[in-house]
Amino acid sequence: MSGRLSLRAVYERLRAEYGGQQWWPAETPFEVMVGAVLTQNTAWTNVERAIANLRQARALDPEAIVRAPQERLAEWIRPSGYFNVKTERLKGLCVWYLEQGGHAWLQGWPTAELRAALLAVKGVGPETADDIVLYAFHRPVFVVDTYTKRLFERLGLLEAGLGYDAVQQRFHQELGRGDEAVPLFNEYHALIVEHGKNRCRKRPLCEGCDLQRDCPSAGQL
DNA sequence: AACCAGGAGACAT
DNA sequence: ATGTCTCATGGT
Repeated sequence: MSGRLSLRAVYERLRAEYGGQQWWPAETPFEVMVGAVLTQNTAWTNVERAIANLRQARALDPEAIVRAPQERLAEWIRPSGYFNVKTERLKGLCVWYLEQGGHAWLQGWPTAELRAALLAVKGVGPETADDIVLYAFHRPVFVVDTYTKRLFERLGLLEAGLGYDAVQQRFHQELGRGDEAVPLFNEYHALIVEHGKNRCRKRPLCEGCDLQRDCPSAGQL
């Protein structure tokens, strides 16, 4: 018999396939913020080069980024692509971050206000904001990316064309959104990305697993 | 050698 | 509200 998939069931399947992901790959909350901007529509391997450049230049720091000349900052982050755009975005985020007094002060903000303030920074859209809110501030928000929409549309769990907030609300409603959901949201998004990167190149998610019978598009998850 | 990557903003409709 | 362009490097 083919039962309808729940978001929990998909999570369990991903977890069994890929194991714990230990996200976000960064050493400090500020580094999470930098990575969140630099990885916009960009492979993470390229972001690693850019962050390594910043670290080597001792510029992985908000003050250093704000005072760095555009040209030098652009040179450091060049491997992550869109370097002219991202130079502006990174500076803007750092200016805001320093204006608010840094991580300790921001941690005192309610989640909704923190998210809204991040969204007001030019260059920070919903996914980047939620990356930061979840992985740098450990608040219960589910991060939606292109992998998320693609996977769950193919699973038949989301109708095509839904906006960011609609998809996010679906996950919040079905999984809960109290503080206890933070570890789940952390791991779930990381697993979706890991699966998205390996999609069908290693092993299809629905091959030889309990999603197979329920998957309307088996073989291309 | 085309195609894609852990998006977002500007702009037209 | 919704669609189309643009931004750019590095791996397959």
